[in-house]
Amino acid sequence: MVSDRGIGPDETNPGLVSAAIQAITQHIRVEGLGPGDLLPSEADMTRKLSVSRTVVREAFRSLSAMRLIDMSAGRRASVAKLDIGAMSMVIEHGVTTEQISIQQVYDVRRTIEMRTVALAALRRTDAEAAEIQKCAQLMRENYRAPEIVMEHDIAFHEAIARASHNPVFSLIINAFSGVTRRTWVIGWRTRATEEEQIRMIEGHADIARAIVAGNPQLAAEHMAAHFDKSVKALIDAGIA
Amino acid sequence: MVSDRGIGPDETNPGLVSAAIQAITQHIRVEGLGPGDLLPSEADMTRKLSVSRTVVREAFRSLSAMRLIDMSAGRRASVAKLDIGAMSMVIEHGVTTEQISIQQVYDVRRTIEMRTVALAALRRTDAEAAEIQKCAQLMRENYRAPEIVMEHDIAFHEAIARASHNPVFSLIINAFSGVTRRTWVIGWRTRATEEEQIRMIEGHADIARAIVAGNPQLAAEHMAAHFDKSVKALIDAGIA
DNA sequence: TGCTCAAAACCTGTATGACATGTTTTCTTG
DNA sequence: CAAGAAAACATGTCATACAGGTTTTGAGCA
Repeated sequence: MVSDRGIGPDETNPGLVSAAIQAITQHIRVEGLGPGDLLPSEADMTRKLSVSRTVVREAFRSLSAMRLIDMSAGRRASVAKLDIGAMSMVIEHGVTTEQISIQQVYDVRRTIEMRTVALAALRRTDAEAAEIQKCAQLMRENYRAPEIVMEHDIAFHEAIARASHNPVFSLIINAFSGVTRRTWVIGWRTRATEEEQIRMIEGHADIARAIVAGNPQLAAEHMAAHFDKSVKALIDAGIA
Repeated sequence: MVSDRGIGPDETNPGLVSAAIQAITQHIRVEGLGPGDLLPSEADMTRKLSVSRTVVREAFRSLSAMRLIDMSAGRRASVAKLDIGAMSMVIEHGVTTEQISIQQVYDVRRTIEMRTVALAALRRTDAEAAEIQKCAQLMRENYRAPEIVMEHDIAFHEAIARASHNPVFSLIINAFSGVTRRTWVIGWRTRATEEEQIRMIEGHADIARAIVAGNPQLAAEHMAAHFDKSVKALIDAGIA
């Protein structure tokens, strides 16, 4: 279903540009570069690969689009810090081209967040716990302004992922944020009564409390309940 | 930790190229294009955006590098089918630049695969069940050739993800395959005795049987046991 | 009319040169 | 030795050219 061709991530895809991309990523690997370290200039690469600057530029630009490297005028490109970059674009592409359904995204989120919330309960620092609680609190305080609630909702889940202390979870959850931002309001609207909306916000507070209390089991249960309700809301709204 | 800037996936990142990328993705969205549908030619885009072909080309090329579009000489670019594309590059970048540890990858895989295996047990078609069993069988038959065992191992997990019938899971699991390919042999080597290696292969057979039997609970248990052993092997090998 | 096939039109892949503008290094000067 | 100007270097964008692949057109023929 995915990746029917038997090719790896940086396979030899005919074309000089692909070769240049591979050469750059290999340079990073071989030289053991880390975030912030400088890459060769376009001119250097042009000479090393014996191709035109056009080709080298397209390679650099592609890596920049994926946020694997940082580029800015006048200075050489550098290795980038981990960033959702390409990941969120892949997800959004899948959703907008109807190759991925919203429900499928929610299933993945549920799976992952059941874990991040448990890890967060075990590993969170006090500062992280405070931040998570603050997000829940801000949702409560702004419950009449859906857009603001949404942003704090998203921030809430991202903060939990961060508190799991596993950047891969953060990466994935953050990659979903764009999609969430486009569908969140649908779920909100199906919660017809104000009471129901408040209950949804309190669900977040429950999660936050469990994390603060360092109770992974309870946190996971509240998270599961939260997702079950969210998915139900989407189904009620007729989202496939 | 991830995405410290408050920017979305296709944010207004100064530069004409970013604008062009946004214009193209927006075109896909607005026109409701699906996989295979043709995009405007570079010349069209050049006129529409009033920028040079250089800029438009770098935009197309960037999307192509992320595998959101397909390009080939002579024909216009088209919307691509879902592909790990960029996703695996992000993961590999994170690992090679030491922003992600192997253990963190395994934790994510464990989390996700506990779910995919349960879904597979519930949703697999007979053909999918057969394929999964075949992978396990091929591991057994080739147990003296580590590289071959590895490829069938990876194919095994990918087949399970496919059988979950959620392309997002497939996407993520496939994105990890590259990293797995680079570390698998380490885990294998720590399984000193032949008996231990056979036990590892039999673990896969157990998982396959549970899927065939349509028992999600049992399948998840076997998968958990498998990952626990794998992680232990990596730790014994001194992988951070 | 309908079919074949070659020419034309269109498209992407790559190269080259030019210039604006931003950044770093160097060197002069006080 | 410090400050600032100049030079060197880097990327950002544009224009043009041509090779080679793909689609469309259309002429000629059955």
